[in-house]
Amino acid sequence: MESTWPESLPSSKKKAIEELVQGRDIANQLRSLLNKSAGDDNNNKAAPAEDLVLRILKSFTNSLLILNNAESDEVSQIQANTHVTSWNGGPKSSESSEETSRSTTHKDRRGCYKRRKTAQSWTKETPNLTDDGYAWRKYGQKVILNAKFPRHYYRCTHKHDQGCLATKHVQRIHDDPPKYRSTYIGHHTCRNFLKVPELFLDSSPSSDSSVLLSFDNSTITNKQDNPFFTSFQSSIKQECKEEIPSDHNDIAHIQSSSSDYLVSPDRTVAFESLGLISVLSSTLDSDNGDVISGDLMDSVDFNDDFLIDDFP
DNA sequence: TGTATTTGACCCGA
DNA sequence: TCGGGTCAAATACA
Repeated sequence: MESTWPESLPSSKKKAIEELVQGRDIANQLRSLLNKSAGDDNNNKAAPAEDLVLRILKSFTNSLLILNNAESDEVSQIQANTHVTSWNGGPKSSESSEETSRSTTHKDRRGCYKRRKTAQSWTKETPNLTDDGYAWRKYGQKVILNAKFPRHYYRCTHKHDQGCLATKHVQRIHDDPPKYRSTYIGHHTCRNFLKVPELFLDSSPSSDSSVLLSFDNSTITNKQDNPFFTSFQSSIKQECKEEIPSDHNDIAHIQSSSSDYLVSPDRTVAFESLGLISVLSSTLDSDNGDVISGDLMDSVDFNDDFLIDDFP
């Protein structure tokens, strides 16, 4: 993200961007701090680091609040290949309790569940299936009325071990050219990428903290060259191979041959691995926060290199 | 043998 | 009542 913007940009927007830039700068400081402390276990630096993190979070929160007040609908402008078509609802605090209560009764629980009414969701349409960096397990497939192709249902692999309630369904909406609509419901509460922060720190000799905090896609366009991905591959769970294309590109081959991991630089991953999503969600009004989070996350255009040509 | 996928059944919300 | 979403047994696979 650049510190310059069009004159026509509303002042509130400018202010929001300033906040984001500030967040990036603070993150840079944090990175430097952590880099210094890397290698030795000096816990006395945890306090300033924590303070910086808090400042980062505050900065993001401020920007989100500002954006929320600014009637922002720039999503369509910043979406490129992938675009969000909707983002609905807010977090339902009762979800987890519903989920646990649902799973504690007699054995044959087929069909015995409580459907989420308005869980937060957003959709994106892509010409191919993109990996989002999470481990998904397919739990269903359904033929949808008036739909040419069946809909595939996925839940987070960590639903049971970590209680992650994130689900998604993917539907092919066009055959030629292929077009897929992925609907994500809820956000991940699991921790798939425990090493992400340090991976970001190690990601590049250049000032690519922008990858994490400035929503700048420029530093991450070449995934093969970015050390982030190299190290990232070894840090996540194997189940991500779900969406590894069988006959696609070199990246897929590298990944599957080295570790069977499949990772994309998903913005959600970046945020959630730092706990930002949950923090922001708890800080903001649920609807507003979610909307803005979705906007921000889709403000980055990544190349969809991790693709699959057809459904599994 | 353990794990992932498939598939039919079932329930909820519109 | 119907369609969509989820569950879990059965099956496939590594």
